[in-house]
Amino acid sequence: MVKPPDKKDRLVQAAKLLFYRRGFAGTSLADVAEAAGVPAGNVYYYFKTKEQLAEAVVSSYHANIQGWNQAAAAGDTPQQRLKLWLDGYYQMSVDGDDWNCPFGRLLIDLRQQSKRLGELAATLYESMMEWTEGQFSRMSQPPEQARANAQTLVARAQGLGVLAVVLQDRQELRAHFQEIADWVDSQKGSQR
Amino acid sequence: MVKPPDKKDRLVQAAKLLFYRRGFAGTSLADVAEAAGVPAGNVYYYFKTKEQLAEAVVSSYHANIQGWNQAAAAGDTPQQRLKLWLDGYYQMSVDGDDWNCPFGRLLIDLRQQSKRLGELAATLYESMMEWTEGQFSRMSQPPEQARANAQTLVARAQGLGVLAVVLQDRQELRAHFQEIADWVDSQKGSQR
DNA sequence: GTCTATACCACGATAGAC
DNA sequence: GTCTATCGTGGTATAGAC
Repeated sequence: MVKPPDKKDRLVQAAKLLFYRRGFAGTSLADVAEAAGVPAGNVYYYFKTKEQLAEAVVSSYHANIQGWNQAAAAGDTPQQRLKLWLDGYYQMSVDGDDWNCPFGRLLIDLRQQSKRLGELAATLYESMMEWTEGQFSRMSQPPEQARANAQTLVARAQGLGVLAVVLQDRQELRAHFQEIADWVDSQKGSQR
Repeated sequence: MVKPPDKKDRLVQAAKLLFYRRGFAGTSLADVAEAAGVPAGNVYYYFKTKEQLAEAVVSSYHANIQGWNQAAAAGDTPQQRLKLWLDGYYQMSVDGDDWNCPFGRLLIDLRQQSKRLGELAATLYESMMEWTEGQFSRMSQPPEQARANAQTLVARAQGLGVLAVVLQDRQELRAHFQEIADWVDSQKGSQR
């Protein structure tokens, strides 16, 4: 535990990419092992089941979201921070050459696998909404309004993530994210 | 062809439900056959491959969308029609007891299966956007604006479809759809 | 046209040598 | 700790009897 052999981490990163591309059911452990440069049967030394590997992938995404929130926290006002957050979401949506929808895919895939795993994937959305809700609260919005706006923001960003797959056009997508940014700017509230 | 034995149709409907619930990769043809009340090996008489079954499922969804558009066409104004369309989307999002995201899941699943199948699934979104764009055009919006608004509308509805899975709360979801309806009402344009 | 039996392969998971 | 060999299951798809 003091010094992870980093093979475990390589497996998680490989699984993350393959689950993203081919889905949970569509990814074999042999594929994951090969992509990670680890012998096939060896996966089971680090993860007792495929589900445990999926849990590690969700944890890894949680770390991404946390780092992403921290980066957006650099903004001077809640509006600025939310727009930085949106930039991060846009970047993720157009990242790589294969367009896809990481959180949505994981949520829908893992939900079907087991109740427990599905709820775990849902916490990714909850984590995003918690942080964005905090920003709306800092605009002196009452709790219910801040919560509703956080849901709206995350849902709109998520919707664009799927639209990105259909359009596969960075320019059009950028304009749609700008539309959300304008909505954020239109939100009333005192500074910081 | 004159009189389909309806077994083929039963297979399509069963596949539609199972692909929705368990995804394409997570659904076996044996499961589909059983759900349709058809002997396992018999699937191949009607569909040469699993991919061809998926094509039939997409076609079936196209028929749904078309019927859905026609129902929404009963509205007197473009705004009314778009709000009826949104009602249809809401109904689909809360239909059944298992929350899920039919179009998104199908798109992401089939995209990974083959380029051809992925493009076919994308036509479902194009079909929705074509009809909604027509409504915005009838509000005397210029083509680019109508197109952008149609994309916004479909993306926001899609985002709520995913939010529905996370929240699993009809009331909150209804409020979010109302928010989009208000946006539709705020759209400028002459009547019909 | 309909159904049974089965070929063939890939998957998740395990046992045990090193 | 690491890797190989393999088990058992369940998948797609086919052959061929009725």
